[in-house]
Amino acid sequence: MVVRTRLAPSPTGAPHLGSAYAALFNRAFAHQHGGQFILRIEDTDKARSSDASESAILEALRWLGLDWDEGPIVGGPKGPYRQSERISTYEQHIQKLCKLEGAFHCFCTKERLDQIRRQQMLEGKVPKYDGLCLSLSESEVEARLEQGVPHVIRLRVPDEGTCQFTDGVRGEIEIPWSQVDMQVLIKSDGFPTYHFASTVDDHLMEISHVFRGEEWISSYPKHQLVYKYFDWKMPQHYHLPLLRNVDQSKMSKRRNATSINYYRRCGYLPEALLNYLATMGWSMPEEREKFSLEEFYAKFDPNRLSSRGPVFDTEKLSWLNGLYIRELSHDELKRRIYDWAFGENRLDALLTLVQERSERFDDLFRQADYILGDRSALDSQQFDHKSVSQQDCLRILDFADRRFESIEEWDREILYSALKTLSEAMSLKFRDFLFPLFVAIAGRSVALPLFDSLVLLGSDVTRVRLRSAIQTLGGISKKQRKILDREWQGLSRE
RNA sequence: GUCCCCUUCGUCUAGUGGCCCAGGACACUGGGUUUUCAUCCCAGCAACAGGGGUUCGACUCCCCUAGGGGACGCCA
Repeated sequence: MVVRTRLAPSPTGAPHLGSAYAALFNRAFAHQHGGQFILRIEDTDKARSSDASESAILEALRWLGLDWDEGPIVGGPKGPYRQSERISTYEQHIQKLCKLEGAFHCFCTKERLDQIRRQQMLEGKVPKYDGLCLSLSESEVEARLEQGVPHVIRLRVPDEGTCQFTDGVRGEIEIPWSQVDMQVLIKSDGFPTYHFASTVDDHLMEISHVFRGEEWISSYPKHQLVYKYFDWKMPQHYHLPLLRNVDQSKMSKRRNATSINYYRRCGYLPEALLNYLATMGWSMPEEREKFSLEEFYAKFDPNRLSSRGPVFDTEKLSWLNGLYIRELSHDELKRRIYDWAFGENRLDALLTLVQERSERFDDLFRQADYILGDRSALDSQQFDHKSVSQQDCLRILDFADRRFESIEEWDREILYSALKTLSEAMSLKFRDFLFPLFVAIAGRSVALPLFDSLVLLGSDVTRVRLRSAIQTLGGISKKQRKILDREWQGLSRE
């Protein structure tokens, strides 16, 4: 059998460490079996997907050296590899699935669905679709479709019995069908949901093995059902443990840097990051902790995968990274550091800023310290200001962070107008508004121009520094968060 | 709340019934090398969640409890 694996990221944000983690195992398994590793872009969420995010993901995977054998840019025989370009395929398949009685049209309104969900929650039941439209006759369905009544297409799910399957990592798993919702397969905009697009594509792209995160276990029954209705062979699934925050919760950017770009910007080497990731939930037979990608491909064995979610420990990652840095040849080190510090025209942009403010060459390092490296640690007194209270600083930092969340293109002018607008909405003098941001970003209130600095640092480092500054100011309690949420909503409306 | 998954040092892990009064690594502590620092070397600290079984024997198998996590969207 030809082994074909895939990574199926959705381009809805910064490239996530979890994607690199899954890519690593999928690619290792395919390559050690002489198969192919496919990259498929799951951009079926029109509202959240973006081209910028897609290219960021491709770039991040390239940086890590996790190239794909088939997918965007490189192409391949099973393309296109972007789901938004495969809509007609899903249309054909959903028609077939309806004929096979594996799916049905549903005309229920959002209001009705919200209401039954609330009711079910109240009764302590599993919130799920009640099957109302299942009783519609064929002619009724036809009539409503002709009238153009908005609708979705849902998966037909057995109401009793259990779904059984074998997870490559955990063994036998059973989930009662009563727990499984009649999942929407086709949304009212005609686009497929993940559950449908992904199963159809895995089949058509002849995927044989899937390594994906544990959070998918509970939707496995839905996927299995689609395969059964079509009478397709299902790939072997391995559910990887979830990377965790220090507090054991699923790794999230609220508490941790999850963007691959953050680690890149901080000066981690791709080979070290990958090596570290490979030791999360997996170990070499002889327990060696430092090994190359090639060695990993040679030794990888899914039987050694563990199911316990590992804490992503940057301290140990740094130790490993140090090992890699110290063994670089002098020339290689020179090249890597240059690329890291000044690659992609960073030096040009930086020199222009510094030149205007320079009297001697050594001014470069004094002024650019927080751009080239980490800013100094903060203490709360640095946020003392004659007209901005620390509470205001906290609000400004939090709101700026929220604003940055939705900025797609990390561009000087866009950032400027976003913050300018925000300061006006908060009725603050722009000058005062910028004060805490300077401290948070540069570690001091006087520094190189803020917006140029933000661009040079990138969104990930910027936001990590913002959040770290918020912690310095005592953090935000749950109660405060609620108040800020409300205020933020008010600001956004205006 | 319901279902599912997980549970060895603070953290990553080894361990697939006797090799384990549990081994390695990070972190931490102490010492050595080094003009400082770092590296490097040596030593130390520290864990089988709890309770029942099964067995001659349980970290390993079964059950229960507790704790942690995940899922429950026209997001993926």
